[in-house]
Amino acid sequence: MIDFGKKKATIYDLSVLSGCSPSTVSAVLNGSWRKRRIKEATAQLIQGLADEHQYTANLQARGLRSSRSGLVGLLLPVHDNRYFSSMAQTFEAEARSRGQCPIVVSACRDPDEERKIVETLISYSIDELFIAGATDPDGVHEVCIKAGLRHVNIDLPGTRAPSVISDNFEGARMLTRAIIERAQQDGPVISDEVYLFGGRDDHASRERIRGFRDTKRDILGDDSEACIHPTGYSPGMTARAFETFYEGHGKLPRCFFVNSSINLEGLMRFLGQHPHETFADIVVGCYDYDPFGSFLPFPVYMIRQDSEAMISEGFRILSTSRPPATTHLVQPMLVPPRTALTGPLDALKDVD
Amino acid sequence: MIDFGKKKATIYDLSVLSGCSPSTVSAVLNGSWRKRRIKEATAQLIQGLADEHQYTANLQARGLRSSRSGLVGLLLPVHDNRYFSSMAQTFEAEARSRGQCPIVVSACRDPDEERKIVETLISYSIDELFIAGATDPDGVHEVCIKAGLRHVNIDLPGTRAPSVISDNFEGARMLTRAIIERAQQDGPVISDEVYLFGGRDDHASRERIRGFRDTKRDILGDDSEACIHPTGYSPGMTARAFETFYEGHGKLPRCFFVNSSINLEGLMRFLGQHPHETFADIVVGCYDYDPFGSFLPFPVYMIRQDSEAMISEGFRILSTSRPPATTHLVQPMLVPPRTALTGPLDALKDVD
DNA sequence: TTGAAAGCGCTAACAA
DNA sequence: TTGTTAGCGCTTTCAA
Repeated sequence: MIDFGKKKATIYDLSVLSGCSPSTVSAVLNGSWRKRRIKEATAQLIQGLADEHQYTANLQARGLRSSRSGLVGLLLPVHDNRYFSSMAQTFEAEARSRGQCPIVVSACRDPDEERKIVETLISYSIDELFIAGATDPDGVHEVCIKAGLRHVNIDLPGTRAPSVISDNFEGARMLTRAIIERAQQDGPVISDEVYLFGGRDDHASRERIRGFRDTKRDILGDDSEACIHPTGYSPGMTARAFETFYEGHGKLPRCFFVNSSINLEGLMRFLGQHPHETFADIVVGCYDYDPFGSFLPFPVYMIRQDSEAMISEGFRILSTSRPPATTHLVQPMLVPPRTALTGPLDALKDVD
Repeated sequence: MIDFGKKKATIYDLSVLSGCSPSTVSAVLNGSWRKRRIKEATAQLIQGLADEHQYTANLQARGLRSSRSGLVGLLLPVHDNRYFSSMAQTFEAEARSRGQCPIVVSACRDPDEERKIVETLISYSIDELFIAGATDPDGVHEVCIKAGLRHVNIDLPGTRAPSVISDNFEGARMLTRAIIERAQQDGPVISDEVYLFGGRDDHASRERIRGFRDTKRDILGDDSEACIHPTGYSPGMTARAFETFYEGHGKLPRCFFVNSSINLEGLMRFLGQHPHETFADIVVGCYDYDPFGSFLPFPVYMIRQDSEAMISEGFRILSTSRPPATTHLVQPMLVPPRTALTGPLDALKDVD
C-alpha cells in the first residue's frame, strides 16, 4: 500500500509542540488528567494539539505498559449460526458501550483449539473473556486462571468459573409440551411417536433430554430410551440419523424435538433428498430460534434463548470483585410457529 | 479472579536459565534463529526451557517493537446473518491457516462507526484489513492509507482500493430468469407481476436491479420502474413495503426478487401477520442463500455468493506487492428451492 | 500543578 | 555463532 510517510504522532511530538512533559501529555490523553490535577488550560491546549495532529494512542504500547489492552474476547463454537451470531452482535454492542474493544473468535468445538485460541488472546493481554458454548469450559478455565484472566462461561456451564446459561430443562419442557399438544390436535399421540434428535453429551443436551423425557412421561405416561437420538452437533450426522430412521420406518416420526438449529439444518438436508409428502404432517420442536426456520412448511415450535440477558449478566458478573463459581439460569422463551421476532439488527437506523 | 502470582516467563527469565543472551532467546522463540545462524543445540536447549516454563510470547511487546501485530481484521456490516457469518467463519479459518489472528468486527452499516472501528483496529497495529459490505469503502480507505494499512474491499467495491465482489449483475439475471420461468409454469406472466424489493443505493443493489430489469425486458419485453421497491437493508422497512403493497393490491406480487436475506426476513415479518393463503402461490427469488430460507412453503430460488472464493482472493491480493485498485468479479451460483448446501461448518469433525 | 526517569517485553542493528 | 544495546510508545512512581 502507498505509505504516506507521515508517521503517527506520539506523545513526544505533542510534548514538544505543547512545551509540556510527556507524562503530562499522557495524562491528558488517557483521561487521567483530572485526578493528576492538571490545569484545565493545559489539558485543553494539549487536547487541541492532539486533535489538530490527529493523534491516536498506540494501544499496543499502552497495553504493554499497563498490562491491560482494552480488549474483551468472546469465544464461540461457530459463527455461522443464528444463535451464536446474534450473541456476537449483542456482545459487540455491549462491549463497545463500555468502551472496550470486542474480539469474537470461534473454536469449532475443538477443545485443543479452544485452549490454543484463548492462549493467543492472552498473549494479546485481553482483559476479560466470555466463553460461550465451550466443549471444555474447565480446560479453558485453567488457561485463564494461570494468566489471571477474568472469565465467565456462557451457554454451557463450567464447574470452576461463574456461568450464565439458559434454563435448558424448563425450555425443553415447554417445547416438548408444545409439540405434543400440537400433534394431539390431529389425533391421539403415543409415546413411541415422539422423538428427540441431535445434541451430545454436554450439559445443555443432558438437561434438554431430561426435560424432554420428563414431559413425555407427564403427558404420555411413558418414555423410552429408544426415542433419543443424539447425533452430535453436525448437520451431516443429524441428516444421517433422519435417513436411518426413515429407512427403518418409511416415514419420519410424527412429532420430534431437535436439539439445536444446527441439528435442524440436518433435517433440511434430509428434506432436500425427499419429496414433500414425506413431511406433510410432522410437528417439530427446535431448541434455538431461527427466523426462517420458524416458517417451514410444517409447524415448527422454537425456543428463543435470551442471549441479551446472558451477555449482560456476564458483564455484570465480571464487574463484581470476586464472583463465585455459581451458575445463573436465564429463562428462554417458547416461540410458536410462523413467528418473526425482532433481533439485535433492529436497533440500527436504516433509513435509506 | 484468583491471581496465581506466578508471573509469566519472559525471554529474560529464559536468558538467565539458559545462560544465553536475550536476543538469542528471542531469535529462537520467534523462529528467526535459523537465519540468525544459531546452533541447533542452543535452539533446542532454549526451546526445551520455554516449553518447561510454558513460555508464551507477549504479543503486545512484540507488536510494539516490530510495529506489526499478527492481527488481520474483517469489518462486517452485521454478524447476525448467514451470508456474513459464513464469511466470518471462512475468514477465520483462512487467517489462522496463515498464522495470523483474525479479528471480526461489525459496524452496523454506519459510515462513522466504520471509520471509528477501523481507527481502533489501527491503534492495535493490525497488519491487514478486509472491508466487507462497507457503506463507505472510500472513507475507510482514507483512514487505512493514512496509517499505511494494507486493505481490500469485499462484497461492495471501492474506487481506491482493490475489491473482490460478486458478479451481482449476472447473479441477478440468473435469479430473475429462474423465478419468471418458474412462475410461467402456472400460466403466462406479465411484466407488472414481477417485482423487486429491498436494497438501497449501493453498488450491489444497483447491479442487481440492473440485472433484474434487463432480464425482465428480455423475457417479458417490458419493465417498469414501478416494480422496483428499494427499502434499505432493514427487515422492518421491508416488511412495511410488503404491507403497503398488500394493502394496495389485496395480495402479494405473484413473483418477486428480494435483494438480500436480510430483506427476506422482512417478508417473514409480513407473513407472520397474515394467513397462509396470502402466499400460497408466490414465487420468490432471494439474493443470498440461507439453508432454512430455501425450504419455505413456496418456491424460493436463492443466490449463493461464493464468499470462500472472495476471501481467498482477498488474501491473495494482499499478498501481492502493490495491488492496483481493480475490481475482481466472483461468480455466484443459483440455488433451486429446497436445497441444503454444505457450509464451512462441515469441515469440522464432530464425532460424538 | 508538573517533570524526570525507569521500564513493560520484545526485536534488530552492530559488535565480538 | 552469540552478546550488547538501544529503543518501540506509553504509564507511573517519585520529586519538585
